[in-house]
Amino acid sequence: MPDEFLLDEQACFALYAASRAVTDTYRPLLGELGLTYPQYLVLLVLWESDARPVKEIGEALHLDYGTLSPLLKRLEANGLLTRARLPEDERTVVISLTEEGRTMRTRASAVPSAIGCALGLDDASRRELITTLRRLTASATAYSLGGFDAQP
Amino acid sequence: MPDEFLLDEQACFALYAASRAVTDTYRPLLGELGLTYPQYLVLLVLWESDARPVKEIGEALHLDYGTLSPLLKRLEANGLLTRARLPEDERTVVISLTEEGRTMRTRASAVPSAIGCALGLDDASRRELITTLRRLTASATAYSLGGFDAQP
DNA sequence: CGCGAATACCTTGTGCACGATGTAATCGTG
DNA sequence: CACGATTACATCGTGCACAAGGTATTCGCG
Repeated sequence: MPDEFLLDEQACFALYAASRAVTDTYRPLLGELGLTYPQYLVLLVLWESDARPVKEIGEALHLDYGTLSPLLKRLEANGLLTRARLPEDERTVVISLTEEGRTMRTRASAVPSAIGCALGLDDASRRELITTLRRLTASATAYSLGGFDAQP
Repeated sequence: MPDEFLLDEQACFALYAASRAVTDTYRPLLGELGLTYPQYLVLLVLWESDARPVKEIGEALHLDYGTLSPLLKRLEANGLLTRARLPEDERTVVISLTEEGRTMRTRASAVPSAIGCALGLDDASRRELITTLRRLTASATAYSLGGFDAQP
């Protein structure tokens, strides 16, 4: 049987390398807009539906407050969004796009197709890859939460 | 046509999320050994072939000196490897495993199978995923290097 | 109503990841 | 052999990513 420690046999490393390679592809495109990839992801979430609490953004992106809080602060400092406490629940901070945040969507309109072109995936294999990766994410997440001996 | 900005349609986000989910799965396993995932990757490279220059490790993992230098320094501080200048070329730093670094391979022997189990991929789909991700990495890398107007 | 638990968020500390810059050693070429 | 270019590596600054710990607000239940 093959050596289980061989780097080339590991899907995890291929995943790790691919993820960074894709982010590298985004970097120059987003850099012109003054964005990083995680910041762009937050905007994607808000472009889909604006004025959402931090919690929802975190759930959509699988990111915790420790990552989001400073990231949202930087986006606020750059004038793309605002933060406001909900009057009916002062614990909740609602994130809303500014006008500049909304127009950024137009400025970024060329990004998805440019990336799609760079990755060279046709529509079918893209969907298949997404399916495989979702299954893998779910499987890994369940395992991380449950450990060796899961309990309800 | 579907909105190109939809998060759910983006292979890149699925990739980004999956990569972090997998790293999360490694964390508790490697944590018991006092390792992080990138540190584990460096050990994988050295277990395959010991006493290699920093440059080669970087090429194997697609990591630059800015990432590797401090990472290797931490592994050295933890007693897993040593750094030594090559006498015939004083620019080159050769990384060699210590005895502790070699025995770590035995201590980590359960890791690959545990991860394999957690991801729930059979051998065939694992290989197929690796192939897809390699193609994607190559495509993204070529695009990043070449940009819109590549020149030799 | 009172009060302990839960919720939503923030902050701090550590460790990647990458760009930019710096330095010493080596190479290549005239 | 001299000297500019290249190579191998280190350092610094910024921005994630996550764990751990903290605060203020709200909820639930007796």
